[in-house]
Amino acid sequence: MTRSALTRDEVLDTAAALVREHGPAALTMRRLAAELGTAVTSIYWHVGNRESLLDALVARTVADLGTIRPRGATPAERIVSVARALRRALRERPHLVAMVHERGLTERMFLPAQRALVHEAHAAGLRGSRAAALVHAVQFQVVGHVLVERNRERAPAQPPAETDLWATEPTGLPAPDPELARALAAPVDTEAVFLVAVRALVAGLLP
Amino acid sequence: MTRSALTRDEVLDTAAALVREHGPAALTMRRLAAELGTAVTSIYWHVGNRESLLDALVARTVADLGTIRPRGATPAERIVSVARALRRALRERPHLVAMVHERGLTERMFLPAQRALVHEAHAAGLRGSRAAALVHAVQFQVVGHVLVERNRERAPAQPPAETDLWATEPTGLPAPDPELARALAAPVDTEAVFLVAVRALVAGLLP
DNA sequence: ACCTGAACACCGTTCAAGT
DNA sequence: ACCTGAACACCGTTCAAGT
Repeated sequence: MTRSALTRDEVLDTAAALVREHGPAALTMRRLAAELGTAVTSIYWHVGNRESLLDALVARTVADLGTIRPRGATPAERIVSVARALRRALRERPHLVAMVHERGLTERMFLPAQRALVHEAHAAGLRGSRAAALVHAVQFQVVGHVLVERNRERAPAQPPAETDLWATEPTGLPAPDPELARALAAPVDTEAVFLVAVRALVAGLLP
Repeated sequence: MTRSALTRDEVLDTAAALVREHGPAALTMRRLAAELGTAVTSIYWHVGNRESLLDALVARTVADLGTIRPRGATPAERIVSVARALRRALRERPHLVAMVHERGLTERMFLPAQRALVHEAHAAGLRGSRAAALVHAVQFQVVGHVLVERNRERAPAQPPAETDLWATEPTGLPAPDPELARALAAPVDTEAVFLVAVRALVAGLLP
């Protein structure tokens, strides 16, 4: 039994599935060929080479992040809702987002959300460069936060643990209050940090 | 003429130089061996394997980021100065910082700066979980910003350019003012975005 | 137009053998 | 204790040859 004709879309689908299920390292040309049931070299006819294949996958991911719909009564709430929606969308595609990041296209991916932010900044009464500043600040904030967050999740157990570091004081600094020490030693609630930061940023930049 | 005995430090030095000058992709065991003038397999005796070698390089980078000295009259100024100093330190080691990030140790690298931030938050009158919130928010902000910034610098020319996207309006959204459109189309002054965001964040979280 | 296998120049790693 | 070359199982890519 011979397989039906290979198509570029089929190659991309299978490659995306491979990345989603086994991570980017599993996406080798030989493994992809095995998965497709074709010779390795057939893939080259359809997608050029590995580099172009990754480019195409990344372009797909960017396209997948559809329009962001702001929710809430006030402009501040609506801006925060855009930030939260974007964070969630990014977190649902960890491997692919990492690939987008590696290829320097993180900002391109952010464009639909940027449109929504422009709209809200305008509605809030911000004009010109002050509006642009808000848009860029939120953009950097959200993307940066997601990158840091992903980083934390992959982090190995890190000796010395933060707990130890804050239990023994370095010379020259006054001991922080016990509650602060406890708060710093506990695992970080990244969602809470995200909300606190976005709200403070928006409050600081809206008129 | 035979070379002097190989040491672990010599391996790490040469590996670091390779990464600094030619990027992480240039760090292969075979090339490293050629650079050192030894057999490939000798390296394994000193550093175990490639993974451990990268771990050691990353640990070095983390150690290199020494103590951060806050400057300025008010707590807000001093916190902002810590953020700026950290951003500069990270930007001076782009390849190695990327490796730290890939290995999930970005936060570990941030620890000296975190101590300084705790000190300043305390001096500003923040206590307990509110102080911890400020520290974490600034930490995520700075690291995230640097990651996004690095990403921008590597970004290829991205058709469609932002200029085109903001020139033609999508249906349903009111046209933003011309100055805003110009500000969004122009290349982003990332340093300015950084300062605006950090200042707004700190202002929003200090008492 | 599409697919193939053979071949090339690379990888990281293991291991038995040397000194 | 330290170093070596040979060998293994992988890579991505090219290319002449098939249909």
